[in-house]
Amino acid sequence: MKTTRFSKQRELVLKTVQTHLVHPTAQEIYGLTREVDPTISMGTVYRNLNLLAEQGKILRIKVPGGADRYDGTIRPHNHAVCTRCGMVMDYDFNFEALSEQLATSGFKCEELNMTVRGTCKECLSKA
Amino acid sequence: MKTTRFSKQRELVLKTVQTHLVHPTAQEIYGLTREVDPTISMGTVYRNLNLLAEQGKILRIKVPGGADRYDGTIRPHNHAVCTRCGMVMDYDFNFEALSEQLATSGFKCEELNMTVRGTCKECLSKA
DNA sequence: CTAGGTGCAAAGCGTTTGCTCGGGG
DNA sequence: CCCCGAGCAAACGCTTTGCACCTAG
Repeated sequence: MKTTRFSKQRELVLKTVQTHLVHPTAQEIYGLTREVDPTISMGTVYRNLNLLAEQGKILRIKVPGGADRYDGTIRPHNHAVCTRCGMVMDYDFNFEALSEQLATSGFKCEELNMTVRGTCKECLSKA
Repeated sequence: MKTTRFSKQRELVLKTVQTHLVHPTAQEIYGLTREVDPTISMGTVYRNLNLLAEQGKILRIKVPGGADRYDGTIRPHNHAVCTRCGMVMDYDFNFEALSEQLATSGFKCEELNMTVRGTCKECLSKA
């Protein structure tokens, strides 16, 4: 039986993800945690991000062709990434309709990774 | 001005993607092309896959947390990946509704990368 | 002739992992 | 006192890139 034991490093990683609402990458989280605990290592950050994501305490956003990002908001939702400034915006999407559509082909949906790429409001107004 | 010049290696890469309908990865394409031309290099395969995808002659499927796959079918469509056997299934999805939804937030959709992960018909029947 | 393409190998990037030591329970 | 977790660095998987040579036009 595998128990999960308390560690201040893990707490720090969790808190960092929950506090920074900009969908930080693992490297960014590493930098941020380092400001608090200058001895924490990359390996620890990655291990804890994986563990926390597995436990459902944080959300992993898989960005195609880029580093994964992490989100303290647990409620299932999707992301729109701006190709100019890299901003990540949350949005809701009804997973049900798609799931039913695929069920007719015999495919059982378990996880949806949808990332929309485009231009955000800010960048549109600048252009 | 940049012209695109003929090369037998590029033709081979294109043909390989168009012929193999299983959504091969770059590495698989490398292996397949090597059977025809044993001197072709990884670099050439990657360079040509990028070029062909840019020109819209093939489609790149970005698989979160895995190697990109390539598809000779140009018509926009999405993919369902089986977490057990890795099979990639095509499906259609109405991009319009989502695009309109995001437009209300001021976000301009340009590219949708949606990958559903789950279990395919085959694997479900085996389980 | 010359710009674009190739082969090769090294580097890049994000991430994982083996090892040994430290500390929670 | 046991074993999970941390720190460190090396390795990994996928992809890109610098360089010298080759070749289509």
